[in-house]
Amino acid sequence: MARKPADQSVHKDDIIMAAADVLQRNGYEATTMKDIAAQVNLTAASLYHHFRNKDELLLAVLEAGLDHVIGEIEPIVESTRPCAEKLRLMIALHVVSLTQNTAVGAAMVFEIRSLMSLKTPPRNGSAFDADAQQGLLQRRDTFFARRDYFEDLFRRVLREGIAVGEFKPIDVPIFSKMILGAHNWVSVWYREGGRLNGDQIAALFADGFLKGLLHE
Amino acid sequence: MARKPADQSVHKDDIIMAAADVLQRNGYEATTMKDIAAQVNLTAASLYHHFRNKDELLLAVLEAGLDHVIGEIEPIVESTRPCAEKLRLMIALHVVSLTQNTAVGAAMVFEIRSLMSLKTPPRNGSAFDADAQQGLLQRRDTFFARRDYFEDLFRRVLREGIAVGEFKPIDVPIFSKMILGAHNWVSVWYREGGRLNGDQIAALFADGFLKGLLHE
DNA sequence: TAAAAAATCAAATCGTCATTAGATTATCAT
DNA sequence: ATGATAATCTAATGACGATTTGATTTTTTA
Repeated sequence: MARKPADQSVHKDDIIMAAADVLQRNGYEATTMKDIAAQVNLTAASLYHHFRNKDELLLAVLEAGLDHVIGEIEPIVESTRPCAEKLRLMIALHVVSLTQNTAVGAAMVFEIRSLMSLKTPPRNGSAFDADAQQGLLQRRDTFFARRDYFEDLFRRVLREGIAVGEFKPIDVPIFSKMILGAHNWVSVWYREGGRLNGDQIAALFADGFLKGLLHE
Repeated sequence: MARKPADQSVHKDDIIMAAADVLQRNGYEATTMKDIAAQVNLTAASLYHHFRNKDELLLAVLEAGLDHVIGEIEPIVESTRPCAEKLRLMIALHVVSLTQNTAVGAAMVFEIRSLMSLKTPPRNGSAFDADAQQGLLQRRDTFFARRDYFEDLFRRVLREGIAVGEFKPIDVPIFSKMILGAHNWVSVWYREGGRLNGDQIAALFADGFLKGLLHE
């Protein structure tokens, strides 16, 4: 019979968060399963009870981060308000999310490449392992699609703003990349206890993107 | 007596460029000395004739990239022209440089962390090795200082523009990070042969940062 | 309470590197 | 030409780290 997970156990989510932490400090390749395990008082071997392998754990970290931020931003896009206000809110949520969990944020920025170069290990390939790897590659692709969906949320608001006459007719894909690049970089330089908090940074970003440098 | 390097030899710069290439593809930790060596038809062991170790090679890659871009941008800052024009040029040079050598560009973005976590290897520490490592740490710090100097080039132009009344009184450090974040991200998503080339992307960026989204 | 499922661990495997040692070959300065 | 220096190679060395194997300990359900 199915059982609910034992209370003694460390939950998958705990491991994911721990992994994000260590990942931020060291990067994927430099992070050992032992490092991650230590963070939650387990041995490396125990992690394999929860995740098929290191790649799957990384993917879980990234999926968690992406799902979270999409969940926050999606409703705003679908709401009815001036596009400038939508954009302000989207920027605020994304930036604050990045400053509140720089670990996952940094992983999203830095570890994409590790995902892309997911080696199909030419192991003593049992049909079993092959399937498992196939599943991972599938999930990897889904992740990238979802990542583009996230970016598209910004593109949609920009397009809408232009259509409505609120925004200038800028190049939408490029402007989106510009915004997201600025955001992603935050997770690299932001430090808790700095001069500005996430909200303040976001407000300045929004002003910057909306109004620009020049006087009218 | 000093001798000039043999013609047979692969030049240090060749190795540095090769390393940047492989680094872009795989990331620091996933890149083996063998990979880099193969790129220039050498064996891994031969690389140690040119570089003390892998860390020093990475540092050389980053130093080369930084020196190049600083060399291009510095003169513009010191020139006399409207700040808006200065900024346009700086953006163009930086972005084009990133699109023309995404390898080094990506390294600058992605491998900083590897540098930061330069482990002082608790080797069978001969005083010799210790000194060598000390030197690396020294160079590492110098690199970071130089990196901040680069960022300061942007801050200076922004400050000047504000002082002169050309720019609005935006938050200079944040606006700089915003610009540089957008730039750095280019080396991640840019693909040769895409819809726009480096110059065009730069022009759109400059418009974006100078004029913003809203109509006057 | 007993069997089953879950969670964990210690120890062994098996590769893959970075780095070193010890030649060997090529090139230059005189 | 010839010794010195540079550049390179082949073959170790030594770690370290992902993953597997086979218990062992908990917890849950019936």
